Amino acid sequence: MSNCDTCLVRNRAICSALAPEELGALAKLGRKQMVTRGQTLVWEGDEALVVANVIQGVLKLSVSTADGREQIVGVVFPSDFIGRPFGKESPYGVTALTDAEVCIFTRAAFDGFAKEHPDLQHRLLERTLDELDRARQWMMLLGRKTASERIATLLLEISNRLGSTSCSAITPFLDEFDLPMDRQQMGDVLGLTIETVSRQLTKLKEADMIALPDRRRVVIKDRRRLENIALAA
Amino acid sequence: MSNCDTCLVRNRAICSALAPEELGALAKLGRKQMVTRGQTLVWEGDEALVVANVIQGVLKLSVSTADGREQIVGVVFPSDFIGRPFGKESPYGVTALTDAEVCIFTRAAFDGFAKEHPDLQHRLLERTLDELDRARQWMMLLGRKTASERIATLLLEISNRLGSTSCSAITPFLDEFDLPMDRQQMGDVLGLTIETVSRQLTKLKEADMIALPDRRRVVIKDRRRLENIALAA
DNA sequence: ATAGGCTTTTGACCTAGGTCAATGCCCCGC
DNA sequence: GCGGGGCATTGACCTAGGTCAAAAGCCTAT
Repeated sequence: MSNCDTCLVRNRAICSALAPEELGALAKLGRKQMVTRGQTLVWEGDEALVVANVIQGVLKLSVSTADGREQIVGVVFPSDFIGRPFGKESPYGVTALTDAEVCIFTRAAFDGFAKEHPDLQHRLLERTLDELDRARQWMMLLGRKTASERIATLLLEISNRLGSTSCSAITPFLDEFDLPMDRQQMGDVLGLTIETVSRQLTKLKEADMIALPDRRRVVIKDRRRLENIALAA
Repeated sequence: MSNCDTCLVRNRAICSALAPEELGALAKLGRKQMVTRGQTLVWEGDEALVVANVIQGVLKLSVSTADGREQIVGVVFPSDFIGRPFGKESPYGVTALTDAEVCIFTRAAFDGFAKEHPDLQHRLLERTLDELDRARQWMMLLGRKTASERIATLLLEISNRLGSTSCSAITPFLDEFDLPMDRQQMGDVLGLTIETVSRQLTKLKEADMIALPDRRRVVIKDRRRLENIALAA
């Protein structure tokens, strides 16, 4: 892997825990890799041989039943960490939702390096705790929220995640953005069917809370009202 | 806190990462505490001032909406770790499902100690990664499984968790046990109503896969068949 | 033993969201 | 500009699970 200095996520990925010379050592172990939309990086149930940092793009973590039902159990944005360090097979698959760029390591090499660098492990722990909190919030959504509450929550979540990812550190969130997934995938994140997703989106559009200029684009026109729905109050 | 040597979870809690003298130092920071069923240790949304190890008993982590819907987002067994180290308010409440005993620390004291002990942090990281995997499996359940699949999964999960907790290291899981929760709480874990839980349990009983000698007790009579349902195959 | 207050079960009915089937829309290559 | 292959939307209908209400168990205290 070449130059961490110019890395887009240098200051936000777990690498930010490292001093320049340590960073150099880690860099030798990894390499940048392009991933195209739809490409799978890790298969569900396989031994997890790689871990990675996301530099650009969005990926999904997903689980399927034997009879083909799918649930997306995580959506990963730039600066997020991918993978299951320290042994274990991966209980979910990792697939690119958009074209993406990742900084990839073999698990063995990464594990070894992490053991020697407590600061890195500390950052990883904080990140994992945050992921866990997010997963639990999503459990509430999947267990107890209605379809419209789910859709509102997803739109706001994506707006926030894309916002805090974007270059300008000013934006706390975006009021206009492209969805990094299609309707089927929205359904798979929300535990809904594609038809229900579509119907709820048109409802929000008709209520003038959002606009949908094209398939992918979303404009949030009334964040306040959308938040009220999302909170399930 | 007095004597870690006689602690029931000495070898399974994160403390097992520590050498005897380190353990002594940690012990000085914490104390054992009894918690009675229904008692809340941490409130949802409060700053998380304590962390703890569970010694005996079972506790729930739960999230509620403004209008009173509740979702249980985690169930914690002996040797499990409770709390949100390193800042942040707790995004969920922690309440005892049964009478319990915990080994409790102020977050500040624990954080300080953890920073000095990479091995402890490593164990905590592994545990958090496991929790995250479990949470994601549960997201699949909440998003995509039917009521009977959910019930079957829960019964097997409790059987396994209680089994690996129990004294005899021989038992991989138990075929007979007391549920550490009532019907309402089962519903809150599974994203179902109390009536649906009850109906599905009687179905499993009528199909002779389980027996229910009294309110709390469960006997697994046909694990194979129950597993088939749980897998959603 | 008996009354009262629980949790749980059962029954009858309803509805949010799923299913199935068109239809529409957009993009791209010709 | 025209045709075809995907996605997305819309409509008509169905069902798993929710809701509401009533019984049935069960503990505990008297």
